[in-house]
Amino acid sequence: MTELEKGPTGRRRGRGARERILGAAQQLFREQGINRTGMDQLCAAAEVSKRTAYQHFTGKDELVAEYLRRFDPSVLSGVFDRTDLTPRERLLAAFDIPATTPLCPYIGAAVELHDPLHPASQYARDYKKAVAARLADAAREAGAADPEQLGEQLALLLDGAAARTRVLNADAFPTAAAIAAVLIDSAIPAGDDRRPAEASS
Amino acid sequence: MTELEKGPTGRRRGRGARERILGAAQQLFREQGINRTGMDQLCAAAEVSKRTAYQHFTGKDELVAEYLRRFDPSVLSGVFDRTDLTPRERLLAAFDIPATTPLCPYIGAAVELHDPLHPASQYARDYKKAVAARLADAAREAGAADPEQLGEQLALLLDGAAARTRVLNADAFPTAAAIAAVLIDSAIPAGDDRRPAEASS
DNA sequence: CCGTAAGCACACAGGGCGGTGTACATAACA
DNA sequence: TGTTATGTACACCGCCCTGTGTGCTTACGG
Repeated sequence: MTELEKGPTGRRRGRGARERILGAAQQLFREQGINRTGMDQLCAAAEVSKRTAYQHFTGKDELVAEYLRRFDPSVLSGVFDRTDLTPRERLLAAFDIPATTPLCPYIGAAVELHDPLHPASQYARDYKKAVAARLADAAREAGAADPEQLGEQLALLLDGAAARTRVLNADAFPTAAAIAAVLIDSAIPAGDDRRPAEASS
Repeated sequence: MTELEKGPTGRRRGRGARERILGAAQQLFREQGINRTGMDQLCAAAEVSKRTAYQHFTGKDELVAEYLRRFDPSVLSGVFDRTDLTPRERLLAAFDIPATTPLCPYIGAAVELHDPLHPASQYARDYKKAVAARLADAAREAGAADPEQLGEQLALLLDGAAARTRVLNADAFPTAAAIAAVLIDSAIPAGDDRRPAEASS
């Protein structure tokens, strides 16, 4: 019980230096990038002494990895769990999130770190594959002829939209959504888009 | 006439420290990324003293900008100038280049520099728009209903393939090409794909 | 033969980086 | 009361980075 969740107190501040560090990381990494954000600045933003930060994380690498790991659920959930949509609508809904979600940091991380062996790069790959798999699941539900292929294609569209948005500084997701619509229509036998209720019963 | 192209001599080496510097930049930036490539290393690779490098380029930023600017023609030409292909084939040929071409550095540059005002970021945007425009031209030639839209869509596919290839460490261009085929077929009135010879005469 | 332009070798400044060492403060718990 | 876990403040290290200053070498051109 040497962990920080030991007692009700919280020692000094509102409890959880980790949380503040990760919060600051999330903000700064996204605003400035990973490489351009120093630990000094990060700790200042988190109102945490550098000494403390290095007691919670063995190094910046671990922090980056954890930062990416935490991002996982925020994007996936809320899109694939909407049972009120038909599978087809759910596939398309994946292209509506970017406005709310800042922008997939995995591409940036992979580019910035530039080391495929970095744990964060591993997380990035896992995440990408997870998204593709989820899309493939939805595609299967929607009755696609080749769900894996459609999932991979839609995942590529998401990445393309993210990258293009970043480079051009203009939202490219509508374009991606338009492509997605074409792909879905051409991959799913006509009219085979059942409501979840009808499908499950 | 204080420039280096002043005379036939070449002073010391095979003439053109600039060329060697840019050559080394092209190689190193691509292999290691921009931020991870120091001027010391770059100058060593170019067999140029650091002092000389800073006499040719006011700073690393200018070097990066020039590096991106030079990249322009190498990708565009050779794909869009192949008059032996039908417009449709030309559109698809754009997805075959990645094997020969290392990988679009503009996305990486935009991410690494992380400053939309950086001249290199400007070049990146210009390049992306140029590619989309060229694709739109080819799409128009191919008889697409909405060439601009198709060009933008195909450009997004290229970016998506580049980004995904980078993150997953696996070639994503075949997937992009498959999508492109679907898009093209759905955007071009059936069978309207004339040989250039027939079209021009 | 000398001037001059291009380039080199080397050292160094200044700064940010990741990371650490030391000494001190707080507050729960015994 | 004192111990211990947690965290702070601050200085510090070594490293690498971009960028310069200084003096020396090379080789063409007159």
